[in-house]
Parts: sequence; structure tokens; C-alpha cells
Amino acid sequence: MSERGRPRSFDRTAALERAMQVFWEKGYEGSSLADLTSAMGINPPSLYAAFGCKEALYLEVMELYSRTIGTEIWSALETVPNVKEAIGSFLLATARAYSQPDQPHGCLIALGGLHSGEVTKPICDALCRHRADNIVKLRQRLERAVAEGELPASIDVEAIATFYATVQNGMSILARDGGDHRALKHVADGATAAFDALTGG
Amino acid sequence: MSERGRPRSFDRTAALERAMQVFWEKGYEGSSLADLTSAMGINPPSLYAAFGCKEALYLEVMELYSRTIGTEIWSALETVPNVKEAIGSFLLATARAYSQPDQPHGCLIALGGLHSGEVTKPICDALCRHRADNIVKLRQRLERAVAEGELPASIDVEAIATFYATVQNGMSILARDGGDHRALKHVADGATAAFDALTGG
DNA sequence: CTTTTTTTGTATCAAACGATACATAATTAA
DNA sequence: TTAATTATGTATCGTTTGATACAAAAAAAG
Repeated sequence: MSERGRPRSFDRTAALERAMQVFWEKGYEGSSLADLTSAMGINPPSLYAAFGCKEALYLEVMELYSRTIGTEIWSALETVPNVKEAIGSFLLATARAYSQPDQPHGCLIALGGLHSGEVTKPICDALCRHRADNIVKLRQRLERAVAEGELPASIDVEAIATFYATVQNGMSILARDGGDHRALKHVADGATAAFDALTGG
Repeated sequence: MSERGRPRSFDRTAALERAMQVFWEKGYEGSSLADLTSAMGINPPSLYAAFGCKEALYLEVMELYSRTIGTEIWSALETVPNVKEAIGSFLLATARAYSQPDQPHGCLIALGGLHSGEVTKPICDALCRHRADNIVKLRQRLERAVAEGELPASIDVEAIATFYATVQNGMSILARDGGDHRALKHVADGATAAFDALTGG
């Protein structure tokens, strides 16, 4: 790409990961440029040259989060054959991810942009889109189970998908309030135990 | 109390209610003094004379919210005799309150202070205390049901209370994302349907 | 009356905010 | 070499932030 001129003196990916930690912990509005540049180990002009602006940096952080932590949480939903076990594994992965001791608790996406005054419109839209996509993923997994004959076609897939996405989002708040892995696992187990009642089994 | 001096020219309670709307919609950091004074119909010196500072105003708003909207949501939990119906009513009241068309969607307390950088320490502590108290209220209701012989003593009351508080918190995020009363009711119904599985019935 | 007390509106404060101007340094291309 | 290009550090920009100083206004107390 750009080979001419003075080379960048920092690792762009490493800096982005540092920025993710800051935004994840403090939120968009709560993270000042000073917080970010300090954590990233660079000065403002380097940040603006490499990422554009604070908003663009946040959007890029969102994609990084989705690609790494997000994938970690959601992969089991597709890979586990039995639908109830798949959702159970997905919720346990959520409990695990949300209580990692070396990371901010809860989900960057679930907790972001919940107040209109604290994020820009593009960020709010992107966050809402990601959260809506979570419901879609769950619904499609349930539809697959119906297609495979594992669940009756009479179930309300949208309602059940919304239920599990809502439980997961609530787990982010629980994790932020200091809920440990044990507490999160109880919620995951409880929601899994509800599966039969929800699917009319 | 203070009868001497120039009388206040605005309704303190009405102004507090306006402030609640702003904080509820935009969050603490997202609400500027200009937003607040504009909505309250007063100038900064009047705000500071009547409420102290932005932080104190928010804390007072929290109490108002808890006393009004909060009571609206939680009263059924105590008044309904049957514990499953009590929790069901509590969740339906939540669904109703979170989707009022003339109010911000979701709960001021559930959505507040989720990012350390966006609130002061006293506010974060007060919000966490309120949310922890929600779990206590649910646990005590379950303990009452056990004492009344409605549920077996073998159940994990803390785990079940945490589950329902978590579902309720998730409903705030769903409501913020545009989830309507129908979607919220589905979640409430689903969580209520899970009651028997959770209580080993 | 006059004095005292409190509130009000205007105008503004110092600090923090996101974002840049600018000169210098470091690299490639000619 | 020289020119062109890009990144860096310092220092600072204009705005917005939460919060006040101040004088005028409006009430009760003496």
C-alpha cells in the first residue's frame, strides 16, 4: 500500500486492541482522547492519521470486538448439533467471556450506545444493528432445528430468539455489577432449563 | 422552612421531573447542563441553588424514579399471593413500563452507570446498590414462598432471583433497541413459563 | 421606610474536550 | 545527493463542559 514516507513507529493492530480495552471499560463518551492516546502509547496526530477520528476508531474497535470476542461467544451456536445444547453452550460461553478477569466485564456491544446523548448517530446505528443481528442468529438456529425436525414448526422462533438475546444482554449488566462466573453460569443454566417450556416440549 | 427572601419562581418538583426525562433519555454524561436547564425551564444558577450540582440532581432523580416508576413495576411482586403469578405480574408490569410511548424506553436505573468513565463514583455506587436491591427483593419474595410452603426449601433462591433480575435488565436493552410491548411481553411470558423448571417443579 | 435574605438573569469563568498547524524526522523515488 | 512523501512530537486551536460572580429583583423582618 503506502511504502513511501516515514514508516509508522507503532503497531496499528496492537494500538487498536488497547483502544478496545479503553472503550470497553469506559464507553464511547467516557473515553477521552487523552485516555485513548495514553493507553495506545501514541500522540493525537498519530491516532488521527491512523484511524481518522474518535468515531471511526470506535467503529473499527466494534468490528475487532465482534471478530474476536464475538466469535468466541457465538461459535458454539452453529457447531453444536443439538439445538438445546447449542444454546446452552452459547450461554456458557457468554458466562465465561463476561467474567474474564483480565478483561472488562460484560459485552462491549450490549452495553454500548444505550443513551442517545452519549454516542453519535452512526455508532448508535451500528450497535443496534449488531444487537439485532444477535436475534437473527438465534432465530436462524431455531429455524434450522425446525427444518431438521428437532423442534415443531408451531414454535414462535422470533419470540424464543428474542428471549435468549435478552437474557444474554441482561448478563452483561449482571457482569458489570460484579456478578462472578458462578452467578452468570446460574443464569445461563436457568435459561437453558427454560428451553423445553419455551419450545412447548 | 425558608420564607424570607425572594420566592422561587418555578415548581421544584416539576423541574425535577423534567430533569428525570432528560437523564433517562440521554444518560448522566450525555445530559449537558444546557440540556437540563433548557428542559427544566430555568437558568444554571437556579438549578445549582435548588439542587446543588449535576451529581446531586441525578441522585435526586434516581430517588424520584425509584419512588414512582419503580414502585409501579415492583408492587405486584408483593401483593399477588401466588409466587409464580407474582413474578409473572411483575414482569408484565416491567414490559408495560418499558414500552410507554410518552416515556424513554427501558429503565433509568438498569441502564445507568454501566461504564465507569461516564458517571461519578457516588452515582455508580447508588445505581449498583439499587440493582443489587432488585435481586434482594426477588429473593425475599421467593423465601416468603418457601416459608409459606408454596415452594420447596431445596431451591436456590439467590440463583432464581438473579435470573429474573437479569431478564428484567435485558428487557431494558431490548426496549432501548426499539422492542415494542409485544416483544417485551414475549420475553416476560417466556421467563414466567420457565418458573416451574427453575423451581424444580 | 430600611435592612436582610434569597432568587433571578446575564455574562462569564477555568478546565477538559475533540481535533490540528506546524516544523522536524525518517523513509522511498529519482 | 535532491525531491517527494509520510509520520512524529509539541504546542495549541476553537468549543463545550460544569459551575459562578455579580448586580438587580422580590419577598419578609425590624
